[in-house]
Amino acid sequence: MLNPASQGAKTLGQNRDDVRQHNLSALLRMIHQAGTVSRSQLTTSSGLNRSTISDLVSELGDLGLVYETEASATGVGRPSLQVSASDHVVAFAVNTDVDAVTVGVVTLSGDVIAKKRFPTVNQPTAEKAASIAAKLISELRADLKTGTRIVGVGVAVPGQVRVVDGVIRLAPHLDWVEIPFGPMLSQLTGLPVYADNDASLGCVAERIYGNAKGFTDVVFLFAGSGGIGGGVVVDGVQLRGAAGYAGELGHVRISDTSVKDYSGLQGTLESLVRRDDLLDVFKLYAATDDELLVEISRTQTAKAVKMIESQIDNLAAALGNFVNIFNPQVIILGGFIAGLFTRDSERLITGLRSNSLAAANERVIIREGGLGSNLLMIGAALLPFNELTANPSTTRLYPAKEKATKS
Amino acid sequence: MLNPASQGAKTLGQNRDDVRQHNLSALLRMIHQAGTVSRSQLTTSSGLNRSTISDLVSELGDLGLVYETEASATGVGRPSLQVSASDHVVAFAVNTDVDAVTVGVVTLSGDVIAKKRFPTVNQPTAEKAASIAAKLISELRADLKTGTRIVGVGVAVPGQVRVVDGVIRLAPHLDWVEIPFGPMLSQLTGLPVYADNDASLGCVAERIYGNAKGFTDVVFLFAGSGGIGGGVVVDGVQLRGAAGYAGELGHVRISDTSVKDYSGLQGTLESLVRRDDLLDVFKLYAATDDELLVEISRTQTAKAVKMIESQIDNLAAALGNFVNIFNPQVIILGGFIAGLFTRDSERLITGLRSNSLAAANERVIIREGGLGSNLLMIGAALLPFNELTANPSTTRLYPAKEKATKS
DNA sequence: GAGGTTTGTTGCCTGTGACAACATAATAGG
DNA sequence: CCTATTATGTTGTCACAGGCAACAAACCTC
Repeated sequence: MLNPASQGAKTLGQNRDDVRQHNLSALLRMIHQAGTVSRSQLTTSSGLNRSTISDLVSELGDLGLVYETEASATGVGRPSLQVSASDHVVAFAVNTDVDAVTVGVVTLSGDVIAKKRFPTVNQPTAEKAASIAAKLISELRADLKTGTRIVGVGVAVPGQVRVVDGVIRLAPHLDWVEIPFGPMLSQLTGLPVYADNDASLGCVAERIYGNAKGFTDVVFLFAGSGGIGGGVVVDGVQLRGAAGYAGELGHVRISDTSVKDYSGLQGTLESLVRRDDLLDVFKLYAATDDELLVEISRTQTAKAVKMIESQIDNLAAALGNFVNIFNPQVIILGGFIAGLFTRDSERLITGLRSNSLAAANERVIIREGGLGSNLLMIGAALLPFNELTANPSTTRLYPAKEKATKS
Repeated sequence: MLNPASQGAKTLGQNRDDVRQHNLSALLRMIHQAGTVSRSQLTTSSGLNRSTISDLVSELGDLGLVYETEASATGVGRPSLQVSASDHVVAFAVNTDVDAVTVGVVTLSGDVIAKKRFPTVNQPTAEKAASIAAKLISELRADLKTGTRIVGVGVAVPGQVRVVDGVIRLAPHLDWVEIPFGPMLSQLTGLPVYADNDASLGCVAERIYGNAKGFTDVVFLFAGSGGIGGGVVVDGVQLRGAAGYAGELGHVRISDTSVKDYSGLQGTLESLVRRDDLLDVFKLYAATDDELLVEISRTQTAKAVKMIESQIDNLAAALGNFVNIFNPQVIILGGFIAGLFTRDSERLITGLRSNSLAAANERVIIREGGLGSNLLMIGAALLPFNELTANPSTTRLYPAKEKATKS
């Protein structure tokens, strides 16, 4: 079973049947992103007629994707029906990381209803990771309520992913090169599998459910033990580039230094703003992210303060570049660089301003991410859900209980 | 008269009337970009029915935007009618530069049929430039064939432009700050005026008519006496950002040096790859672009070679960043940096590879621009034409001869 | 010139969403 | 408790865009 995703056909001509699909898709997307919307809201924000909305919503209801509830009155006039995304339609979210494989169950309504983490001693091989993921999916699938239907599997990978076919080109921390992870996992689970870069998915998740909600132009930067990843949303659309490798913001060169990052590039943001360097000056070893954040916020050691300031300055230079390049409305920071921001936001903002054009930086908002540990689960699940929202009536859904025999 | 542009309303819901407009728009865009297309090509690439194409094309014909001609046969079967964009529908293109104001007349079919350049002694003030532009437009308008209709005016500005209302936020070389140039020129000409950054427009022009034709993901970099400007096309759409300031690729920081560029930013591409530095080592002063290119290609002086190599290395670092960020299919170079590329493409490509991820850079094509001196004319004219192609049946056109009296 | 192929044209048909009229459900006020 | 007002859901009718099939036209090959 191959990944049926990314049929990014430009809608050049539009035959009449497409209108219905388009509107169905637009409605489902609105409901999916909002979780629950009233019919009247759908009417006003879609511009469609009341009767049309009624018809379309009932079709989505027949498809089992949404349900309607009567709301308690809030003002004059007849109260509008509330339309909610079904929580009986789910996707599996997979995150393959250096020290664990995590699988979650995410409902169409946006909730992570189950999560299993399987720690690994070292970086797992791709085969190992795929079999762990398949096993966790199988376990979680068995626990699903009967009647639940599965859209597919989304995988968040710390590396470069060729989005069209789910091949992982390079994941330096995992030491994976040219791995057809999507097809492998699809083979094992019998479900359609979609894969993308973790930070790109995090960006989209923050835009829809997190602290970038409602913005159209977002730059997202996430720093963890595996370096710095980035994601960008331009005019409401995820930046992917020709083959899906766009948004590698951590590997942007900002300095002449010859320090190399994890991918071997010199003078990049990732090479200069390093988690290990902070742990060193804090004399912490193997600290959790939370411990690191606490230490960043409270340290007064001269050496540590100097390191923090240096990292803030480098971060500011990179953010300045991104502001010049993307002119975003909001920048979302995740991981320990969010700690750098809260430690001395003045310094970061000043540095950002001195490294970017006034017109572009004057309205930029900098925020921490708002989704915490569920970020990648929600982000990864968006991949199959996007397929569903793009084609509500034709996307095939899979039952919770696997059939015993199948010809 | 205000700029009626940029009604970038997300097509969330689509009522039935919109379908016709959408298809009309899609067809006109295809015809505009191709210049001449056969009806059968329109049929296949739009996916619409023959009869529908016939109907739509005849409506575009009634609007005076396209015309049909019988083609000589080229194969079996009845020869398909050729549909061409009208050359009686034109836009004015304005370029305000440091040493001159240039105005051109560009037809919907993509030809620059007239051009006037008005040299200025120093940088003109905005008022001066607007009145020069208005005067040139008036002269060119008087020379238009009767029956010609005008879509509007597009302005290419070397600086940051707020696209929604045509306000120039900052054009450092012109020393313009916060100038409502669009409204000013609209007032003087009685025509709708649209403005955007010059390099962004050049990028779009190269994508539609130049050496990036057919590509969906393009990075464009132009270097002239006014520094380095950039433009980006992502998935076929011009990158604009939240307010239109995106794509300032020349102001991306790649070095720790404190050399400042024309906008006062340190260590940026523009500060390190400077036309003046080349002129210095060549001992040329006030050379034309062509003379500079010749000198770049033939010099053997050790000092000059060293400078060229240094600039190539810095250019490579910046291009590496853009590859990591955008994963483009093609990079188009214009101005003297195109000369750096032809001088030693090996060095540039090697440098690019060492500054970017393999997955992203493996298929990148680097090319010179293909539109030469008409680049900005064609690019600027695309602004009003985009308005027309977006709303073929509702966009108002203006007659060539101004009415003597008008209440 | 006959047969095959491709394309333009015409008339009819289907499906989709707009629209208006009516029904329903809440609040506000007496 | 009843009525007026406001807002929404529901139903049936209608207009219109594009699909479709049949036919005509224009080209090639033999």
